[in-house]
Amino acid sequence: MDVTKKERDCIVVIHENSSGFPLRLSDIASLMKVKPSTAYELLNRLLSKKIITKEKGMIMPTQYGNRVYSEIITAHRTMEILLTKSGVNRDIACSQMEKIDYLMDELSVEKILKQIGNPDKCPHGKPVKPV
Amino acid sequence: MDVTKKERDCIVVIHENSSGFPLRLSDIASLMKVKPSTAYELLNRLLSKKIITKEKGMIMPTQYGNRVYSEIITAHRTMEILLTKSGVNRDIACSQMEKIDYLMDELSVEKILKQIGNPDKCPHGKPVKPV
DNA sequence: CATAATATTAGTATTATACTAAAATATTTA
DNA sequence: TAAATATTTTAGTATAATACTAATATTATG
Repeated sequence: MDVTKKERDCIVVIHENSSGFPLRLSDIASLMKVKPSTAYELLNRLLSKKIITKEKGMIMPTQYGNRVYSEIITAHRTMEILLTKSGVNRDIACSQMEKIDYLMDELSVEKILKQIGNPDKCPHGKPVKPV
Repeated sequence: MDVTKKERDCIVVIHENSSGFPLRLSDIASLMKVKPSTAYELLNRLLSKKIITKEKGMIMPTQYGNRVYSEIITAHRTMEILLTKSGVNRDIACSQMEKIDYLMDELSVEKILKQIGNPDKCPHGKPVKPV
């Protein structure tokens, strides 16, 4: 897994907005607040990294993409728990983690998670291990 | 404080190698394993951000540069402690933190530091709060 | 001063990001 | 289905960060 910040944001946006029907480029462009041509480029990078697939304009994460998403989110939420346990406000912890979650090693995250007792939920009540 | 990864590395290299006499561009270039022209560019960015000064070829951190360095290192070592406490190997924790220390909020770091009992030393025995 | 070492400038390249504008495709609706 | 509308793709441009080579300028040192 090796993604840039924008790729990370895009992966998260795709996952957090595909409840029901899949997204298309134009949806992603507006969710990410960029022009379609910018979204096109970004999605192309995700396509070539095999994180998403595109079929008839419908964008969906691949299995690998789901793993990448899960890894990012687990890092995000694990560290959020850690920060809030230290007294950091949960929303500050969240915005803080958005900047770094995608850069963390899976193994270190797993160890921290274990050390803090394998909680299932982040401070916002979302699952540390999403599907 | 807003630095890139290479700027961060350069700041750290400068601080960790200025015992005694100050460094010059060529020293930094070889320490960072880049060509002088690349180092020149990088140092120019640090100059314009007022993180370093250059006098007669001698490169030295400004007071602000020292603060930036300190902030990075405190984040680095605080998180190293946190990770090793969770069972992460200290060298893995170190290389992990090199990727993200410069992106962390000072405030969150301070809170974590307090929560873990304000230790003075990182797992390698170096001060959490450098000069 | 001449040579050697250093630093600077100029020019090129790549990657990530993002835009405008035009062209090509698809979709919807009258 | 044809026309209108929406969406996607392509092309071209731009910027910032990174990094290179090669040439030039500057500074030290013998």
